[in-house]
Amino acid sequence: MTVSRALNTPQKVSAKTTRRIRKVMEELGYQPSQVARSLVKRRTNTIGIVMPDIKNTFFNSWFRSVEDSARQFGYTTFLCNTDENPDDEMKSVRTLLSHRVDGILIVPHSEESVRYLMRAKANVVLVDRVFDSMNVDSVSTDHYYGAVKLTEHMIAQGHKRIGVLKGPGVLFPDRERYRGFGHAMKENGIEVVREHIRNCEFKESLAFDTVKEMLQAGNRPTALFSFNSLMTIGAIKAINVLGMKIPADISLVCYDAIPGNDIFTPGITHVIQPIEELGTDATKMLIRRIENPKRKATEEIFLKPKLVIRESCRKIP
Amino acid sequence: MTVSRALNTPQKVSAKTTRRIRKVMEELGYQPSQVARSLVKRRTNTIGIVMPDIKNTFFNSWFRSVEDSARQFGYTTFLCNTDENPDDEMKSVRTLLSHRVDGILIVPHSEESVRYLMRAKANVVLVDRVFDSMNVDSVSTDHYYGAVKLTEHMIAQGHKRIGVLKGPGVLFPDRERYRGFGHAMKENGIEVVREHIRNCEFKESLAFDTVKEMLQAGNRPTALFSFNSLMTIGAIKAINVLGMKIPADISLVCYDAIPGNDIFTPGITHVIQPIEELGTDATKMLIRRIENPKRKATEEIFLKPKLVIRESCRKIP
DNA sequence: TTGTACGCGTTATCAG
DNA sequence: CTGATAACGCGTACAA
Repeated sequence: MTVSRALNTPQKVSAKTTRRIRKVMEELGYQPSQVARSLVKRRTNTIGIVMPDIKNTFFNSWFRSVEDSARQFGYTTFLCNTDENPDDEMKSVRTLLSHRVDGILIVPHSEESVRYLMRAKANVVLVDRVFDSMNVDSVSTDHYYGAVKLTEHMIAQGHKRIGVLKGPGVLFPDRERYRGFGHAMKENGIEVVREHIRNCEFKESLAFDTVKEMLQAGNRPTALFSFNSLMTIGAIKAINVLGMKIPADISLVCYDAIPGNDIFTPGITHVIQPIEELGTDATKMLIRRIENPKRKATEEIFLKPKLVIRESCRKIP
Repeated sequence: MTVSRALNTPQKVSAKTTRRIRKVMEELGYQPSQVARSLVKRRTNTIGIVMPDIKNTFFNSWFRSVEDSARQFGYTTFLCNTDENPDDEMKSVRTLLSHRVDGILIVPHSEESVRYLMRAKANVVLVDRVFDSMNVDSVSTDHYYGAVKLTEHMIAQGHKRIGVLKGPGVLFPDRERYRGFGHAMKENGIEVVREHIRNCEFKESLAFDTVKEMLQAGNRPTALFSFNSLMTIGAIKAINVLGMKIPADISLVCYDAIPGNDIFTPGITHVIQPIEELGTDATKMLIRRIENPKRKATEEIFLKPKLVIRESCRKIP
């Protein structure tokens, strides 16, 4: 019909007709079907977001900035939570692809789903995590740098026995942070105590148990470095349970802000990532890719995190 | 083709053919197009979620439970943030409808968008907020009850001068909570001091200013009742700035848990809503409606919130 | 400036 | 059990 033109290229339709059409549209409550339009245009104006958990402060802030900028460009977002579960991640990717999203923003856990996406020639941008030897667009932050900064701060405050609450070492951020920690320690000639390096799987409960045990053992650390906010919460609970005080009895620093960060006392010294940018950059990157699918060259963006010094890491004489 | 049958009704196709088809599917990386399927079936297997802000602890928990159960039923979710902005809300609703979502779960701010949805004969479930005299399915919690409980607790602790941080009184939960507060006060023969009832628009910054001022004035309240977590944070910050202590100098209770609720000291006495249920019930309700569109009767579910007593409201001699 | 025919990738409906 | 044909609601190309 002429209707289609009136909506998409109004300049090619007489003003009178356009008005008439608009009016009837109102009366009928007519809205063009994106699904029919998608079928012929081979574009759905949707993007899929695949991430671990929207309840996590870090990810919900990130998603928010993605949604905002996506909407600006006329895209609506599908959201899928994976809980770091490879199966769920794979399923989400499949579903999204079957819905013919124009592109996918993924905070991946498994290489498999990413490879699948690439084979499917989907438009993809990896976020927060990258895999070596894969040719994909990605946006992440410099975890190595952040960890170095945090470690250097603890060292500058006089800490030598530092406990680390890390993950299993399979994901990029985890590995990079640990590498950063190790580097800073080595640079300062401080030996790392094996028993003070603990894999808590990024889980609150494990961090709780671990910290409780570590702080009751002999030769206990004077400071703790937690790799994410969930483990930080576990650590804080353990410290509370033991009746210890931060930073008088034990110092604590961590990667990312904890929930309620701005009202919690003492203020926790931490590294903060530029979450907004992580969202807008990733979205723009994806949309550029969508609008330019044949481009071969890929881009990797690394944003710098920032050290926020507060009161949770005391100076040791 | 036979392909369609092989996927949808395998029993009507010979096992051999099905196997052959599956094999070729693998090789080609073929996935049926949901958009083409949607066009003919008039079902997209998607639902739209419209809510204020995914960064809000309450809403992201809620959304998570929605997404989980929706996925169980084979639905993928579109997520739209409105920031309580009627225009954005309207736009989101329009977009969602143009994408032909099978139904919409909305935490509405404006009646207009809801009316629009009803005129469009969309499948809708209202969440957290209801409008009088509208015939729609809805799930919310008993805000009146929660506020009564909280107020009664303060009164039982001996408080008479109670400051209230409320919203402008346009939304259902806001009005109900205030009504509950008023009821409990009246029942106990306590007079409400006008200057202690403040509209902070549910905003942290306004609550901060308000509390700072209120606590410096004469005849100041001995306890504060905040209507949501954002205002609670503002209140806590103000209390900190004034160098006061909770609950020694001022008692504080609030609706909903604050972020970091489980590590914040002192523990804040609050009312908690059954968020998971709010999500699963709403989703089930919507899906039932989708699968049974001609049903006329609507249902309104009201879930009971729970009072969680902690240490933030002290006993007055 | 407006109308017509065709195709997008499925499913539904008949035939075979 | 399998194949052919017509929709679904829109955009595109071309004709009027």
